[in-house]
Amino acid sequence: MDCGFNCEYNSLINELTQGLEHVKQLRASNKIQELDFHLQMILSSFEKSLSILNWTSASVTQTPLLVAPPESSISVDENPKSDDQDFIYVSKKRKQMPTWSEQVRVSAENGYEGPTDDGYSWRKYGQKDILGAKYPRSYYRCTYRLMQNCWATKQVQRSDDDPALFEITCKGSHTCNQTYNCAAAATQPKSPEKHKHKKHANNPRTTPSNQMLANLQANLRVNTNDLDKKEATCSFPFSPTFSGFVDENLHFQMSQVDDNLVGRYSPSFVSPTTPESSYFSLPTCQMNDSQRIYNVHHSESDLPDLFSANTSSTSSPIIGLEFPLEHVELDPNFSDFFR
DNA sequence: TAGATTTGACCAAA
DNA sequence: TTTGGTCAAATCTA
Repeated sequence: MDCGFNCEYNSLINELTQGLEHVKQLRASNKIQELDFHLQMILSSFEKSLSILNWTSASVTQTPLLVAPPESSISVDENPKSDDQDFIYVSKKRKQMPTWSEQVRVSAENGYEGPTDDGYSWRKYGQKDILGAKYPRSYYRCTYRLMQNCWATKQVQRSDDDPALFEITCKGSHTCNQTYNCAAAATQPKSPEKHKHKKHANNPRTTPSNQMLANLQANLRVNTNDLDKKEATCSFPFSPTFSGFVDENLHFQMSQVDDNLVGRYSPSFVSPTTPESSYFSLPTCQMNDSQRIYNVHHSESDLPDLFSANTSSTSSPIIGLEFPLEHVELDPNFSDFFR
């Protein structure tokens, strides 16, 4: 019997599961911070992939067509009439939603109010004391659930052992276009950091040639003077100035005043593969001091005048910072790209 | 006053 | 029957 898709699917699950185990073991045995950071990213990717694949499997094998929230509380006819063409059977089992978890540490200086800004807009709809847990679990759903029929939810549970650590469980993927809401969001000072993960797409202005990209890499220079004066919450320990150049191996070396800060560029320019696909990733570079690893990247098209830096690790809180274009010295031939 | 949060009640899965 | 997840009215806040 030809197992076809199912065999391939099971193989994929096995491979991903094994990979996940290897990464976990490697992470447990390695104390190098930079490596730990990358491993976290790999772990997250694996877990999300597995969750999505599990969901896909459930959708394929159990038939229900998920065009509405697969929530237990929604009143849906489980035995739809065959003559009702408009009715589509909807599964009521929430476990079919793709689910993945991550742990987020919150610094004491930012207060222990829980991690809230993951780039999406959430609305809290419930809180529940959980048996055996010291802290209650909070339930959030996408703010645009009704407006854009987005059924993503997440649960936030504070760790019993470490109050600064939060376990975040996401269920379902965002189907909302929160970029669409940027105009409205921009008028709300409540979430200034949202929507900064959108990639350039179908915009000739944002599809520079490889040569231009190389020029940018070669000439990107960031001056962080006075940043801490402009950003009250800034805890970004960059030296006053750092700059970069591309060596013969296309590695972006950071030269900086502060000897404690060492950077290495991870080549991430990807040119559009087809004329129709103008998607590419923007330049990022990584730096680290003795405590943390930082990702520095352009804030992309919706906030074209901002660069961002952020950091996360298992032993330190997430720190985010945005700094304006005026702090970035660019090759004049490339400056139009950002304006 | 509109939108967000809180919290007791309800419902369904285990 | 227990417990987690969600609803919805009451309350809060900007």
